[in-house]
Amino acid sequence: MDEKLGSAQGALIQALGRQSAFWGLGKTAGEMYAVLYLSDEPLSLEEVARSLKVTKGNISIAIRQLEQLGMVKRSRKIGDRRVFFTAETDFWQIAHSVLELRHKPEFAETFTMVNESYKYAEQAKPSPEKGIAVERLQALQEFYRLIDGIVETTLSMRPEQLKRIIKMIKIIPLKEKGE
Amino acid sequence: MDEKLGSAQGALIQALGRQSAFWGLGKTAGEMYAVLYLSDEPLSLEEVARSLKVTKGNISIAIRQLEQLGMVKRSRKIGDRRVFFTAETDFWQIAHSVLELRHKPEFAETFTMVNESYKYAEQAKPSPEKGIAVERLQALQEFYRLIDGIVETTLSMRPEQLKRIIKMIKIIPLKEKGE
DNA sequence: TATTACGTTTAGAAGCTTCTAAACGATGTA
DNA sequence: TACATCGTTTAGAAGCTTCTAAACGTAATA
Repeated sequence: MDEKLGSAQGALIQALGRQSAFWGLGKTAGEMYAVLYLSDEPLSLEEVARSLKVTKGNISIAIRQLEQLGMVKRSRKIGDRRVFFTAETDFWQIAHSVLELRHKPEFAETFTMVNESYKYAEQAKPSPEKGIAVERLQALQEFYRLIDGIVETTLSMRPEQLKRIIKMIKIIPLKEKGE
Repeated sequence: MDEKLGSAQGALIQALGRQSAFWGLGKTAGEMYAVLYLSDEPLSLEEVARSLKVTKGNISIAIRQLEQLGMVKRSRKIGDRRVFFTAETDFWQIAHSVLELRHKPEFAETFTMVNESYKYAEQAKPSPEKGIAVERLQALQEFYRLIDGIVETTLSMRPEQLKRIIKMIKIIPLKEKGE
């Protein structure tokens, strides 16, 4: 491989490995994606393993995560028993499925528990503590709904539409700061 | 403490501990915040430690994180050597500082490395591989800029303004799906 | 000054995650 | 059927994170 391309690959492996770990996907998953993302042709499991200097077993497990998130596609060549992998390049779609499959269930679970907490608080016998608890749990629920609204709305748009909206918002003076 | 309030607290501790871990803050930090969030008065370090059945040292370290993120305020009472803690209840402000202090530096670092990767790829000698690499690294850079724009714009608004925008977007038919 | 009551730091234990090496299973080929 | 070549699974090693217990530093009080 071209030396400069090798450096480019190295830098991207570092970059995406880091991001991937940050988002809770594990470093290897991001590194694998980086390798596939820069390849002009599908790579076999062993090729990926060799690029990253890790074992096949390691790749086998990590790649499943990536497939489940729609970040990697599996393909085959006729007359070849090996399995080949390709990076999904549509980041918007990836964002969709990551939020849908990883973040949404986590949020839903938490939201359920907050609701439960709220129900308990309501049943407590009157006291200043109860007052504070009920009030704050309501505020928390509302915040969750706001976040959910933002994410849902954002994902309902295509990137081009979003860019337009962002431009619009930047232009609008937003005078009403002291609401 | 009222039994129901105890249950409410337990549920919230679970909920926020979970979320906190999910966002990379560590379980204890979220649990501490939950305890403070439901309290109608500032709590001492030892009271928090007792509520969660962990050691003081543990709390001492975790609370520093929360302070740095602006999620908890420290206060004192005259004639009392103890330090008391209060939960910041403005989630919007918390979102701001968490994104600013935790996510932004991480993104900036990654973005720098992606740029570096791009520069290397440009310097490679012409080949199909190079073509793919340059093209894709550009796409990745653009995606990063989009995400950054979304976050910056979102944070530049007050929650009320955001809600209005979200409502607007939901009403607009967005016919142009096949762009 | 000695004592007490607090928060902080630190060394090490416990637990969890992630990796490797090797066995295993399955599938295509002679 | 026997063999070779893959991907997958698994038991255990290594490394990292997070917790505890205890020592330590500090500031107020007598």
